[in-house]
Amino acid sequence: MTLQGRQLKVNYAYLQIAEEIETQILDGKLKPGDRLPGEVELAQMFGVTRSTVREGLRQLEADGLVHRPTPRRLEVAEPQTDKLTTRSSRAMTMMKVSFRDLWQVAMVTEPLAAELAAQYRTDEELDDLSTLHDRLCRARGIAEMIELDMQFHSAIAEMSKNQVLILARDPITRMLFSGFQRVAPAAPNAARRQAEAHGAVLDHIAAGDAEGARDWARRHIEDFRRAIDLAGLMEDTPF
Amino acid sequence: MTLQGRQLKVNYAYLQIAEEIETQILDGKLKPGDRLPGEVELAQMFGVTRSTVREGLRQLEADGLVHRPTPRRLEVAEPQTDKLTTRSSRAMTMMKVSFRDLWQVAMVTEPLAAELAAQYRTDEELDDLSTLHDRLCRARGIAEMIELDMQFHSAIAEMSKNQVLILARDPITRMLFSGFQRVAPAAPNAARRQAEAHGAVLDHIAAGDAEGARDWARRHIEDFRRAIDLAGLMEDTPF
DNA sequence: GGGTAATTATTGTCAGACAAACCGACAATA
DNA sequence: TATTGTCGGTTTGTCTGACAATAATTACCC
Repeated sequence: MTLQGRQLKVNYAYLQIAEEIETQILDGKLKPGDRLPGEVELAQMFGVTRSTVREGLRQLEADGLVHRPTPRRLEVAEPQTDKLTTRSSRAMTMMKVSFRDLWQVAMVTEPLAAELAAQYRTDEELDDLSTLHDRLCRARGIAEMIELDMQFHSAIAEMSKNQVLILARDPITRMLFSGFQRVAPAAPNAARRQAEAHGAVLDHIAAGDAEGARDWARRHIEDFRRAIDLAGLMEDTPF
Repeated sequence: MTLQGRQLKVNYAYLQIAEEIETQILDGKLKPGDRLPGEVELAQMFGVTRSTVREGLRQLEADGLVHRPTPRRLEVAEPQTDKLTTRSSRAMTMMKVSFRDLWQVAMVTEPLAAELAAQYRTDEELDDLSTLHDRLCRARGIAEMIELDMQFHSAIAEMSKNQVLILARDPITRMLFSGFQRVAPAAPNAARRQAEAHGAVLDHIAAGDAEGARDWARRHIEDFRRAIDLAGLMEDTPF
């Protein structure tokens, strides 16, 4: 029997504070929107200095578990996708993911989003999507078109009502599209093809035709690859 | 013309410090493993107090951009997936995602992983996967089986060589499997079906048959749903 | 030179302080 | 009545300075 040397973590005061508050949030004892006491009070509660409390709070803040709508109002944050998106994008940037990696995944997420959107869309959402499509058709300038294209895809994802999908695909499409900016000029008639595909997806979602929507979405993302291939960027790093 | 009220962000010193270091890391001026100066020196550099620097560092630490291998060695961190996984899981926990949401996404990620694994696997990886499969076949006890099952899936994802996919699917499968623990007892012959499916996926990956691997993976995840349906948990919250 | 002890530097935490800003409430104005 | 101006009490962001613990570095010895 050998002695097990489990890495015991030192418990710095500021970490303990962060953990304590974190568990209370995750256990649901503290709900999003709940207000937290001021720093002095927290310091008293935990029996430490305000500096220590602050360091703990900074962690929680960065974690997105608490936030300050205004400097002196500290409350439990809603789980927010954008912070997570930022973080994922950053990780992907650092690990220098390739276009291919992004595209391969988008190739399954986007059709899925379209498929689910066709099933769970509301009429109101459909109107919004239609408006978006019109704006995209009228758009001039590559940057604007790409921005609207991304919004179009995000809107579809929202219609899927699948939080997991929304969360997972957001950073991916964001990076993909932002990388696409460098490629777009090389794909002359991409705009027409894009408009056509979007229109088809829109129609199938409107008709509640899940499979049709999925197939057109897939075709659309495939087109995407063609443009990237054309620019010879498939193996490259996007950022 | 309505007045645009963009939320203007105040630039607190500690945030500026965090941002400054962050950009230098993301721009590649600071590379993973690079050592950062001590707190006093940083304080001098930025012309602020040590407390202020510390608050900034706590943020970066929580962001996973820097870390301390030992308490007084601060260096730029490698981009690490596990921290991100934790964060994503937490977000999903808080937004109370349903089994259905998780399953729907796994239904596309896992087949994709298998498909790519069949194309890009190395022989060594294949051996490891095979070992894992053997262990799983011999496993007794639900907890152990689920743990190994998850490892099996992760191993396949690694073989895909697609960082984006690995990053995206990790928190999802993790939650799905951990939720599955509550369901497993209700699915009596799930073990046999699982072994069969895993075996088939393994074979197709070994043979380099991407489509076969993908189809079996899909079937496998579909089985999963059957078990969940059986327990009537599809609409429920997994955690 | 390699291992050990002493020194130094750095960290985590503390106490206390101050100006700026925010918050809530009240008064004034239209 | 519904804004807008004002005022005092809080709370935050930042600063100064300090101290014990301990990791890192140096000096030392064999």
